[in-house]
Amino acid sequence: MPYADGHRAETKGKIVRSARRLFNQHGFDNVSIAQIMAGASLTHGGFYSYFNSKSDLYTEVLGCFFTDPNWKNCWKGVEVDLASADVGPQVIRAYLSRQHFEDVENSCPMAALPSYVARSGKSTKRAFETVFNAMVKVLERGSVENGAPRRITAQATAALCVGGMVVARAIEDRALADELRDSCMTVALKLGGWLTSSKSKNGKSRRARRLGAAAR
Amino acid sequence: MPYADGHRAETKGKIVRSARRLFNQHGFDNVSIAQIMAGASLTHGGFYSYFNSKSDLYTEVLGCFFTDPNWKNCWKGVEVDLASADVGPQVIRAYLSRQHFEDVENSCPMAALPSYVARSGKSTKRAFETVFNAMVKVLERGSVENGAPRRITAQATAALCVGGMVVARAIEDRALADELRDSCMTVALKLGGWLTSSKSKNGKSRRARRLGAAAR
DNA sequence: TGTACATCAGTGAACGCGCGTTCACTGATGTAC
DNA sequence: TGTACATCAGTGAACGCGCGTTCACTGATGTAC
Repeated sequence: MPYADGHRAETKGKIVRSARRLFNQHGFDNVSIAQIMAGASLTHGGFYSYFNSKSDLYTEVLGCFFTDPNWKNCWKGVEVDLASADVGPQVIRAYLSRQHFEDVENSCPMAALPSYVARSGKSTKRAFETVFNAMVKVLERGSVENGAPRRITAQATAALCVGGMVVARAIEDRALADELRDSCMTVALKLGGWLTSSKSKNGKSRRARRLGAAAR
Repeated sequence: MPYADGHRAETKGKIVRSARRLFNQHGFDNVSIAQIMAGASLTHGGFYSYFNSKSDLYTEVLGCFFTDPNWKNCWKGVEVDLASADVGPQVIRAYLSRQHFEDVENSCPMAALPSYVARSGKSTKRAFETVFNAMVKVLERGSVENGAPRRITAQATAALCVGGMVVARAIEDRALADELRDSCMTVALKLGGWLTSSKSKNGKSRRARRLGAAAR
């Protein structure tokens, strides 16, 4: 048996991670298999011994994001403790953070390529669904029933986070994008019952202070 | 002067509309200029006398969606009266409607290609921004101040509508997609103060009845 | 009304390019002796 | 410990294809007379 046991799996992981980075940054069609393989320090010829096709690879990219312990410290400087009772607000803050906004390379794939998935096959959509359901479940935990069943609110909150990030990234005006992320964050936190008062001691909202700081 | 005055503009409009249909259905990279021109009953050679490049065309597609009186009766069977005081809830219901979900061809471009725009140039992003701002403005009008400034709520509501539709289309399970659209609709209406009680006379929520009907 | 003509909207062949995919091969690896 | 070897991970040339873009041309159109 040439090559150690874990060798193949390790190489496959390298390819998937390279693909994730490149797809997130440039989209599905603008990344070639040669580029992906080069990102894993390989040449393009070996690709088809690991995957059946380029689209199959993207399905694995989605699946891997959920399986990996990536959620935790995915975006530099943003910590999420999945065991904490506070996961809900932590995830919302992390998802709509400036770090996630800027770090497209390590972006959540739901925010990076949703329109590609909409035009893809069953298995890719199912992988997307799994990631989305995981996010809904996390948001549901610890949320307060707030007029509507918690599952309903959690679903909408997840859509709000994804939508907020997608739209913020598609906008030219940076200040408006920041404002939008902040609006979504405020509303998302409120929906789960995690933000009862938006005023701080000095009478200015956290939002107003943050925007003031952003405007220099 | 050969050809009547409006001729050129009319042909350009045909190309843009054909492009809108095709881009919405298949994405930017999977549609060729030849296909777009064929959709306007033309051949590919004439394209560059109307547009500088393929990506320039998409910018015009975005701009045209906003300028056109398309909003009004964009999705069959869904009516939106922009003059009405009730625009807010009307737009939310239309945007998250089953018709909009299914009619990808005539979809709002924000829901169809947001991730492409995120990787595009300034002018495309600015066109996207204009469409988004228009939606926010409509949602702000007639909304009730609900704990947060109306502009903040309207921005989040718009992101929720776009995100809800984007995610619903990227999910494989049709029933889950329907549930998600409904969750987003309920929450969006509530955010603007357009849904105070979710219970109807018989004690079942509109939502529960609709889901029951959908499940046959 | 009819005809000759200048304009320019639209045509289609051609270009160069990069991609997804295939496949015969190479050479690094762990094993058997 | 050292060597011969079978395996298979990875290579890179080659393929066919479709695309974005260019450009010399055609022919439909409205106008001038």
